[in-house]
Amino acid sequence: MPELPEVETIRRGLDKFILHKRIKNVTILCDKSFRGDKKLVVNQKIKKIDRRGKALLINLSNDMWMMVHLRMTGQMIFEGGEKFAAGHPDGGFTEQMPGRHTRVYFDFDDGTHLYFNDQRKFGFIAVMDELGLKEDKFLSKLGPEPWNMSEDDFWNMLQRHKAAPIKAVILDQSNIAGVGNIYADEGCFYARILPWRRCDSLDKEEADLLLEGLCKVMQASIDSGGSTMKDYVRADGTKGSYLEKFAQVFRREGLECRRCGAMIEKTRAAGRGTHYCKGCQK
DNA sequence: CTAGGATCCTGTCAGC
DNA sequence: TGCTGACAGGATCCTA
Repeated sequence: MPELPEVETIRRGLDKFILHKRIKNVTILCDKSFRGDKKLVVNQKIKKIDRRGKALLINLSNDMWMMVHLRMTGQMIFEGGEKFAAGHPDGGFTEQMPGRHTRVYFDFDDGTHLYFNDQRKFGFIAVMDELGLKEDKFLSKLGPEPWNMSEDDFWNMLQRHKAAPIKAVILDQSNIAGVGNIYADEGCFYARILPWRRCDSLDKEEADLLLEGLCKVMQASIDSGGSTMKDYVRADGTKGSYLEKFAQVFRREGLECRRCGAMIEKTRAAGRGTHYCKGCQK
């Protein structure tokens, strides 16, 4: 679930809570969740935290990097006086850490901790140097951040995928970075287009609106703390607000469309569960 | 080059 | 209650 806004929420949280802390120890509870040599991480300070698309990039004082990808079910949880947790929304947020789904955790020298939880083990943390980061298969193919794309860039990108369904194209990270299933559906709703339409069936106006929609829904989500962010202070399970407050179609099947009153439906498109309004998406 | 399907893994939920 | 199959918000690898 973690898409661009959720990962950006984590980035901001970590910026607040772990910047400049020194890693005292790394515990790997699941081998496949941690790639590379943990010795390169131990005793290093957190120098900088960046993000590209859905990837979190943590720079260490020895100039190594940890790339974190949460995939479907990853979460990052910081504990130490205050608590910060974001990512996949399941009960793991409130469990005692390390929990059932904790795969890797870091102890900092001030006694605080950072946990990487991941129910399905699709996510990972990878240690690499600057060159490795540059040549990383995922990162090097990654498309632009949505807000760095001009309307013409987006239009030209669509032209390269004539017959493909629009949703499949915006979900492909090499075309545009950070869009996942939630924001793909929300963006299509914003632009009033059905997600399975062929790229070459969109006119320029619809394409412009789609790019605008993707940027707007993701920005709104970042501004509200991501769709799944929990609380900063206590582990009371307070829910993030994006889905409840802003989602127009995602997980609203059977409910009324807030724009036209028709019933939101769910189907399958581009191999994914897809939510749309039959009334106002054409 | 693009497009579609299987796959990694665990958990949950609907239906019988 | 227990079993089974479908499905879950991602990305990759393989085939056509």
